[in-house]
Amino acid sequence: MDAKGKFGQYVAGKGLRHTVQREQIVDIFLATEKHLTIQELYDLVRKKYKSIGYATVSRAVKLMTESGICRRVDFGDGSQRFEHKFGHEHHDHLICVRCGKFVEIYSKRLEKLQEQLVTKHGYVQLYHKMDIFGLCPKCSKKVRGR
Amino acid sequence: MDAKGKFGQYVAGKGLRHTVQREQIVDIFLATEKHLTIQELYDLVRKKYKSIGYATVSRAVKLMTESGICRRVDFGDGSQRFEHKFGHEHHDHLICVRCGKFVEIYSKRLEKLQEQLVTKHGYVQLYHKMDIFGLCPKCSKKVRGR
DNA sequence: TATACTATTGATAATGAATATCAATACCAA
DNA sequence: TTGGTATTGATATTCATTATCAATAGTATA
Ligand SMILES: [Mn+2]
Ligand SMILES: [Mn+2]
Ligand SMILES: [Zn+2]
Ligand SMILES: [Zn+2]
Repeated sequence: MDAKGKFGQYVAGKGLRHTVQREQIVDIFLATEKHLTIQELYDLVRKKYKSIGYATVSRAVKLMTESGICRRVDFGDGSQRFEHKFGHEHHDHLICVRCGKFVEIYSKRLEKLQEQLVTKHGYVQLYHKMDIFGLCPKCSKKVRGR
Repeated sequence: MDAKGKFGQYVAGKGLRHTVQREQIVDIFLATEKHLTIQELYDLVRKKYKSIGYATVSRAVKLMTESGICRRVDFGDGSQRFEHKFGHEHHDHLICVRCGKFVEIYSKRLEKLQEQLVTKHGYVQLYHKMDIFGLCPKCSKKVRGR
């Protein structure tokens, strides 16, 4: 099943309704491979569907998150962002502080080390987030002058 | 030089003034080994010094952060927290989602792997943050029933 | 010491994102 | 149909953070 199907299943399973607004919001979200704030998603949605309210977008994002097709990411810039979760394996982020360009990173070795650290302290890991901030190739060239 | 000295040096270097309020706030902050929100620090400060304003605490935290004796941490709970930086090597966090108990973790091997990942993508690392959320020994026992 | 200048303070206002409220409307099952 | 509930969009509220501002305190200079 695809992301949309998973969302539909979740909504139905909760006894909620399948509405055009939700469908439109989910479509726009799934068509955008970015880390969006609610405001940004709202703006995108409004480009196509003029009458949808901000609150409806906000509520749809909440539902998408609960359904597992959406994940909240927090880069510490003061607003929460959301990205696709379904079909995207767990990953962490490498973000350019200058232009915002990011790479989704993953290392099995690194994940294993994390798990070992957790175990060493007697904890049980539920989830983690790792964000690395730096300069992308282009920006590091510019900053260093050439 | 200690943390307080570093703060004083930074303040002086910027042509700013050494005030009693700043001294009081810095003292309280340095005496508390926690990850504090501004509100929490404000409450602590007010216990001893009744007349200090919230804005003054907020501004002092900003100064402490700039001076390098304080670091902002963000656990995604909606408000920013601050911890000692001076004399605390770089570390990441392992946090219990149930009771909030945390451990400051560090692994040279893990840091090296992070650096390798960054280099592989042509980025230059400036800083990173890694927060692992889970259950502490006590809480994992409780949750599993024994 | 008097004076002018600037930094600082504390109260309060403004901001901005997230969330709650609410009346109107849409949907569903009987 | 009809009654009950979910949903919507507009708006209000909340909450943390940041900005504003008049009053005050500190500093340098004469
Ligand atoms: Mn991502
Ligand atoms: Mn810490
Ligand atoms: Zn860049
Ligand atoms: Zn715990």
